Amino acid sequence: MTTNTARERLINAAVEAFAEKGFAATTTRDIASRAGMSPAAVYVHHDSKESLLFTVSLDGHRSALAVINRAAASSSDPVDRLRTMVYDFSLWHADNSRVGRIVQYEYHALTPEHRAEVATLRRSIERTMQDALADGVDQGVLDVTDIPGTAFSLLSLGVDLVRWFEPGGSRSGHDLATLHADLAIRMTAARAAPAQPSA
Amino acid sequence: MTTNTARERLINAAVEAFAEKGFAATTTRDIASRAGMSPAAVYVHHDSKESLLFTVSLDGHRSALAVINRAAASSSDPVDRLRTMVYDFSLWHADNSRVGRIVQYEYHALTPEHRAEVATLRRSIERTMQDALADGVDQGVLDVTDIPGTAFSLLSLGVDLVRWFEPGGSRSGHDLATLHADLAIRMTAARAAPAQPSA
DNA sequence: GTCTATAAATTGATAGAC
DNA sequence: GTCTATCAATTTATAGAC
Repeated sequence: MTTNTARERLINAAVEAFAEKGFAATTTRDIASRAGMSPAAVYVHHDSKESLLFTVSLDGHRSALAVINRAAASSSDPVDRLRTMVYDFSLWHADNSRVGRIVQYEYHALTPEHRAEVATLRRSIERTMQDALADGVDQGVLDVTDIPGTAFSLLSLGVDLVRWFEPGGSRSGHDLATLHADLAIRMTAARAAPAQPSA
Repeated sequence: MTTNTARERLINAAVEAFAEKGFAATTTRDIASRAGMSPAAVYVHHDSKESLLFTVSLDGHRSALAVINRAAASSSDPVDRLRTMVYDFSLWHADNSRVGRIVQYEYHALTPEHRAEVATLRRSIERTMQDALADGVDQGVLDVTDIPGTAFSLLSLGVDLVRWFEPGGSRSGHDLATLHADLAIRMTAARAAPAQPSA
């Protein structure tokens, strides 16, 4: 049984509303109504509309970071590792498209302090992807000239899913994540023989 | 000399404000103030805040569609053509990142009628990219299994630029567009010899 | 912890003078 | 075509009863 406290019901309602209409267009009345409560009840459990956004955004960032960190540790082979990282990151955005939309599109609606806090998590995600590419280049199995740019591009595939992905649509998250992982390998794999004993 | 009518000044002010704060968080007072006019002056030149958004969004969609259509007609070689399409589409998003942000992120803020009107332009962009991939596959120089998914992924590279790109930043639009075009070729090019006389 | 009621500020849009 | 002034509705958030 999920406990489902009033606080959690409000967070779930906020996720729905923010993802559907955006933070600025969402009213606290709307959130309260979706949670089956009066407008005043929101403020018993949360300080403000923005603090509700911060709760959702911070948790979402942590979740995405955990997924990509776990994938980065899943294999010692750089190609397998990269495939898993891109697959898992894209799948996370498909499986969590509403939270993902809030994470990616409502970043600017956070207070400067809260924005700075999630910014460190964002940089950590980017660094994890860059490190994975750099390691593959060092081992001679990946061919990537522009590591920061390519890392960003690989992440973009997953991030951009939240702009249009709807659960129950014509394409599954698994299909899209598999496609992205395949494209990622084609984008980065070394062409020639990966392990040649001598020059 | 740019004519710069009051109507145009208001549109430029709206582009700045919508891109910076989002449509819902932008007030008509903010737009008027950026254009150096009183709040009431907005309604002499535009029907509503939403009609201002529609003007910006429709023009932006038309511009992006024109760019990719022109690129699609630039060469008869599928590889050159694809390179140009991805380069131009990404460069457009870098060079027009504020309008691009409004095009991509404020779609849901349009009225249903206005949304339907720009939706046809969006579909046209996607179809142009899909057709280019299909033609390359037919000619045996591109190897693409999932044409709709790959087309979307190629467009995502450009679209996702508007989420973070700032003019004057550390990377130029040309650099990013070149990177995206290179990645696009690696994602789609046939591996083996493209023109073999016999099996 | 929930509610009703409401404060205090801000919003999109309009009226009417010049 | 621009302004000042303002309307009417809506907003976030709070007060106080239960």
